[in-house]
Amino acid sequence: MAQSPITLRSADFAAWYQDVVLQGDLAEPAEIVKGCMVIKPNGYAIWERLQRELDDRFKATGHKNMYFPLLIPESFLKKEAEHVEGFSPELAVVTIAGGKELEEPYVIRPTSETIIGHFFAKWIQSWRDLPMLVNQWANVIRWELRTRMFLRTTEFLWQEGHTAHSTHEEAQEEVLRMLDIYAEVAEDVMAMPVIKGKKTHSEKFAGALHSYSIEAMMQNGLALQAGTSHDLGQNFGKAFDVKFQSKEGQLDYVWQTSWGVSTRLIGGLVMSHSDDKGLVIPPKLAPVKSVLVPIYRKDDEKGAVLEAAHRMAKDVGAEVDDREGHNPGAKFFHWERRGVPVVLELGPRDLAAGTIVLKRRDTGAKEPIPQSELKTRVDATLDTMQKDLYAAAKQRLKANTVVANSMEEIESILRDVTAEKGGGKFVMAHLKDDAACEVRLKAFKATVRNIPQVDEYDGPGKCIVTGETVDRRVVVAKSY
RNA sequence: CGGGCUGUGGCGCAGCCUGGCUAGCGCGCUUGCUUGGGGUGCAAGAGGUCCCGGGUUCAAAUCCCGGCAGCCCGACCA
Repeated sequence: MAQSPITLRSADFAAWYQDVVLQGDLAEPAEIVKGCMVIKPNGYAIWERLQRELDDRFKATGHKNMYFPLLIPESFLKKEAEHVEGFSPELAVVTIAGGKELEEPYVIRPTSETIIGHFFAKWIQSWRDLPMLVNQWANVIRWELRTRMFLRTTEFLWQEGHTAHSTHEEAQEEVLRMLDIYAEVAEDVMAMPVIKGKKTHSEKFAGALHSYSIEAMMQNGLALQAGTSHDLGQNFGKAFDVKFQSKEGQLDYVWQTSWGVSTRLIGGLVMSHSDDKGLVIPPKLAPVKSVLVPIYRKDDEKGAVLEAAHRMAKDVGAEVDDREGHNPGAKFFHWERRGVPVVLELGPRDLAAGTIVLKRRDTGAKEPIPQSELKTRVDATLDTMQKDLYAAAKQRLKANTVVANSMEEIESILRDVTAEKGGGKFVMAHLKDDAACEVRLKAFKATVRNIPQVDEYDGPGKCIVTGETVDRRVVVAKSY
C-alpha cells in the first residue's frame, strides 16, 4: 500500500513514461487494434488546447482549414518517385469495399501531399490563385513496426499544412514561418525548448527538396522530432501537374510546402516535465489548472468548509474535489498523478486563520496564503510555474549538450545511451551533410537531428569524417 | 518484420515445470460503520469465456500446434 504505481525514471525511463501516461489518464493502448491507442479525456483536452494554440496562429498567418478524403487512390502515391519509396512500406491499403474487390485499391492516407496536389491542379490556374494556403486537421495511418503511445502509433492525429506559391523564395519563407510558429508553440505554450534546424539530405521528408525540424530533448537525453516543415520545391507540382500562368504570361509549376505536428507533441510534453510522482502539465495546457481539496472532520466543520471551498474555487476557476469516501491524502495523490499545476487545501485551521494552502505541482512547495490574495497568488503561481518549467527544461538541454571533435568521441558519448537507461546528449560536431558520413553514426544508432538555424558554437570547421570544411556544427543524438 | 519476455475478476500477480477437488492472493469496487492537514480501519458482499482457435487426454489455466495482442531489443519512421 502507498507504493507508487510509477516506475522511477532512474530505474527504467521507458517504463516510467508508460506509467505516467497511464496513471495520468492520458491514454491507453487500444489492444484490439494493433499499435493504436484510446486517447482519454485528460489527454484529449491537452490536444484540444494545442490545437487551439496552433490553429489560431495558422489563421493569423492566412491559412484556411479544409478537409480532404481519408482514402487516396493508390496510383497517386506512385506519382512522386521518392514519396512512394518512402511511404509504401508503411501503407494500409483498402482492396475490398461494398463486398467487391476494388478496381484500384485505396490507401489510407499516411499524409496528404498527393491528394491535395491533385486538387491544387484543379484549383490553380493563375498567379492570382496563389499563394494557396491550406491546413487540414486529420488522422493518418502509418503501419509502423514499433509503436509507443503518443510517440509513434499506427494511427495518429495531426495537422498538415499544404501551400502553393508562385516563387521558390516565397515558399521558403513559408517553410520557415511555420517552423517558427511550431517553435513558438513548443517553447511558449509547452515550455519545451527546441532547436530549429535543417534536416540532412538523408533524413529529409520523402519527396521534399529540404526539410526543417524542431528537435526537443527529453529527460533521458534522447531527441524528439517535434515538428517538421518541408520545402517541396516543384516536385509535387510536377508530379500532379500543378501549373499556373505568371504575370508575365509564362506557364510554370507551383512551389509547394507542407508542414505538420502531431499528437506526438503530447509524448514530448510528458517527457519534458513530468517526474517520478507522475504527470506535470504546464499551466497553459493543463485541462484543469487548479483543484481545491476541502478538509474536515465533523459535520459542522464540513458545512462551513464546503461552503467556503466552493465560493473560493469559483473565484479562481478551481475544481472542488468534494468526493465522499476519499480522504485528503488520496485526493492529493490523485491530482498529483494527473499533473494539475496547483492544488489548494482548505480546512478548519485555514478557516480560523483566514488562510488557504497553495501547493505547486512542479516544486511540491506548499504554502499558506491569505484568502484575500488567493486569486492573485494562484494566477502568479501558474505564471511562474510556466516560466520555471521552461527554464528547467532549457537548463537541462544546455547541461546535456556537448561538443565533440571526432567520431570516436561522439561514439564514446552516445554508444551506451538507451531510452531506458538514459544518459543521452546532444553532441555538436562538424559533419558534412552526406549519407556516407551519417552511416558512421548509424553504427551506434545515432543520427544527425538537424543542422541548427542559429549557430551557437564556433562557426565553420573541418568535417570529422571527410576533413572538408563545413559551415557549422550539427546536432548528433539518439532519438525516438 | 526478426529475437526475447508476457497474456489468469477492473489493476498487479501466484498457480503451469510435474494435467486432477469449489482457480487463489493483494489492491480496487459495492454496502454499512469508522476515519479525514499526503494512499484510514473494520465487517459483509459482488465480480472469472484462465487471450483466441485447434489438438492430445477419462480429465487442460497447466502439455502440443497455430493465431492475436502488449512490453523490451533490433531493422523502419511524425
